[in-house]
Amino acid sequence: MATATTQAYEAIWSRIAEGHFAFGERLKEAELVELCKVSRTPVREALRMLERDGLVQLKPNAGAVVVEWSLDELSDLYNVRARLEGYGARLAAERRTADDLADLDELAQEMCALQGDQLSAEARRQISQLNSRFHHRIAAAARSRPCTAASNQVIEAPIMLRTFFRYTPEALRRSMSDHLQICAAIRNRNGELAEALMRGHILAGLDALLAHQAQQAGETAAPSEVQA
Amino acid sequence: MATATTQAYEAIWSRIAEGHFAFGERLKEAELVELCKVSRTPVREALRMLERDGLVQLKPNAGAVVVEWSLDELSDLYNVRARLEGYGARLAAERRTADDLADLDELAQEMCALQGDQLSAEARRQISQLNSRFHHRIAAAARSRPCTAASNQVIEAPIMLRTFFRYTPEALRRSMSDHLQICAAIRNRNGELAEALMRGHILAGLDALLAHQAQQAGETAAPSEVQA
DNA sequence: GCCCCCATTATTGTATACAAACAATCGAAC
DNA sequence: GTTCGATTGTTTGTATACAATAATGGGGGC
Repeated sequence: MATATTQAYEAIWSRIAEGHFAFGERLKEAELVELCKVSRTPVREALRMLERDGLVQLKPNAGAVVVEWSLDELSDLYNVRARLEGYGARLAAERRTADDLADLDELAQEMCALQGDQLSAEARRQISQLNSRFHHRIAAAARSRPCTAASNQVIEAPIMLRTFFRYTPEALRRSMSDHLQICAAIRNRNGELAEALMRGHILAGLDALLAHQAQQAGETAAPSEVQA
Repeated sequence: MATATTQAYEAIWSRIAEGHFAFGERLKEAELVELCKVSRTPVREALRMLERDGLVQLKPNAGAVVVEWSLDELSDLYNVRARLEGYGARLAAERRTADDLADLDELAQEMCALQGDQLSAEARRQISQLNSRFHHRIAAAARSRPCTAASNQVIEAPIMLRTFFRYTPEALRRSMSDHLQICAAIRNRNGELAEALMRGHILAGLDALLAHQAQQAGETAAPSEVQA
């Protein structure tokens, strides 16, 4: 964290993650300078990095805005993730080391341990974070530069949505079970299975999300945007 | 092209494309400043853009290097493209406008027109460029921010390899025929078919590339890197 | 003769000043 | 009263100077 650029990057990143910046909000460099306590140069570099992560959108002469996700785009995002992370899981199964497997098992176990009928907000937050680390860990185990590079654009964005907060207990259980199955496939070096499972896992996540949205839309006055 | 950043971006881009910078070569900012006739600030921004395109790799305190592609990474790259562009083709089939279709048809026709038994180097160069535009055009017709964002990292890199230069006439014919079939699927709004065809098209390209490499390796003293 | 440490130099990271582009507001003319 | 235009203020783009970091080479010690 020594460098000013990473400092700015992390400061802005966490602000977006915690919802201090609304979707679609324009980020002015002057504000960020004040926030991050660094000069404009590293702020601009940080914005380019955030663009690479798919968290902000940079427009020439118009600065940066926090990307917003329509329901259609969210659906596309999950479909892209399903294919990309599916392939990543396949590669991970083929190339995993013992260390990779140990880490994945541990993460999956920790998540299962947190599971229960009555989940506190804190527990859900932890599960969400572990889930993120689990997916990242598989991507790392794939050891594929092209794969991780492409994933960068889609793997961070969903974290912002805190999707686990809206999962039903059943969907959560199903998700946990998916993780264990994926671990097993990777352990057995079954790439084909790992890819299929990961695809199903992510598309099931989309399904749960859409169901939740449809229900919410019925209750309230049909919002076109996913709210933070 | 008015801005200094895009000027630097395009200058470096074309240098890499034309092979003036070798794979793995370290790009020093001072050199690029001299080359692009702009100051270091836009050069640095351009490098970040090139990183987003998957053409250079940025390392903290160590500058930028032109990414090099091992045969394994190339295989991964094509597999990622197959899945990503496959999904893009599916969306394009679902969302295409009349204009999208007209453009695609025209590009496919132009390529077919260039085809012949004895291809000049110039004709091959043109076909390669048209091919690139064809794939980009489909990505645009998909109208999916997540999809194009993820594609950015993998869609530019193969252009550098000028893969069409090593295609056999049969492989080229097969490729042209693929394009026509994909156009037809998109015209008929058959997303499932469009995705399958695109997947096959790209994986066939990988197959041809690997076959060519294997043959070349047999003839010469097995190079581990794909040469520019 | 070999190795390690320090000094020097080359290269990237950061800050800041200035220029250009864009947006908004006020005024004048129709 | 409305619309067009100019002017001012705000924001991003660019250049350059300076700081920090990493690579390199020479000299000294063992």
